[in-house]
Amino acid sequence: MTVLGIGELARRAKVGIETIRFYEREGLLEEPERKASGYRQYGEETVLVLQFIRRAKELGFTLKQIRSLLDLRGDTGATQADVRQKVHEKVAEIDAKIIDLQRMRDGLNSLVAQCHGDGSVKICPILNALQSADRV
Amino acid sequence: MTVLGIGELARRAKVGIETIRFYEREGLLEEPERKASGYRQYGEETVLVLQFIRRAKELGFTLKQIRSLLDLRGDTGATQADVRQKVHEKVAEIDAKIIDLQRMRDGLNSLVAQCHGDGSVKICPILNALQSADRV
DNA sequence: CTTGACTCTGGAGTATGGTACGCGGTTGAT
DNA sequence: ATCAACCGCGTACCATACTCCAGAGTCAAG
Repeated sequence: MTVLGIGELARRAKVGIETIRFYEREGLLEEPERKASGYRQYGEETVLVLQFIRRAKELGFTLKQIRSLLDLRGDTGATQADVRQKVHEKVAEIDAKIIDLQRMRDGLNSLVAQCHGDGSVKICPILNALQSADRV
Repeated sequence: MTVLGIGELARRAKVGIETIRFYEREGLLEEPERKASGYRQYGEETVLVLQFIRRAKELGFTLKQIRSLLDLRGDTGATQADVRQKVHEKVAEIDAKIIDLQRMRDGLNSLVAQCHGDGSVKICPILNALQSADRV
């Protein structure tokens, strides 16, 4: 199994070295093995973790939320039902986001449709897009 | 047409008063009419704009991106093709997010599926979820 | 016409998520 | 052995997106 230094890890995951140390402090990455010199040594799977974090951030999850997603991996012992429950909550949250994004996309598309030559767009479908029931 | 004071607007849109003034400074809300006293007067449609902003933020858009989404409303004069082009870019961006969220949801669901009694989860589908081609 | 809630402006402060810096030790290729 | 590239630690600083004053004026009900 290849080991990676922090610099190599950063290059592969396309994040800064400082970011990796920051995530470690924040508990998103577990503390890695160290060489005698104190240098951090990572396994390749850490690249996946970092890419996951990067994507999840782009999807509007906070680092705290991402940590709780990552924690689901480790919940091996905890009652099955418990993990299932947590996963269900996350899935519901994600589904809500998907629905909102679809609405937003549809709103944008109607904007173009309505907008073919008749001048100003009075009823704005973008705004109507995300109105729905007031969950949150 | 009802007019709203800033406090009433804030209550209806479920944001803080300061946030409204902040959005005005940042160009997400246009400057409203004022009474002689200087008090801001909003129309009810502003509630929709604020709700839109709130949702869009939850979906991972920055205020800058949200402003550019909102600006699409006003692009009445600009060449049709121009607006279409911008909308297409946004739609593509949104579709990418939807796909990532779906992958993430699927990853979570496989986690539960794999996890029915066999102890630790070796191959973690959550992490595999967002790997895909390296756009961005 | 007073009282309490509301609003104004300007500026400072906070939380989140990093990013940069400087100093000193480590590694590895020549 | 040595020299560039790398790493560790601590601290400071940055951008984004708010949030909270202070001090003064406004509004509306009684």
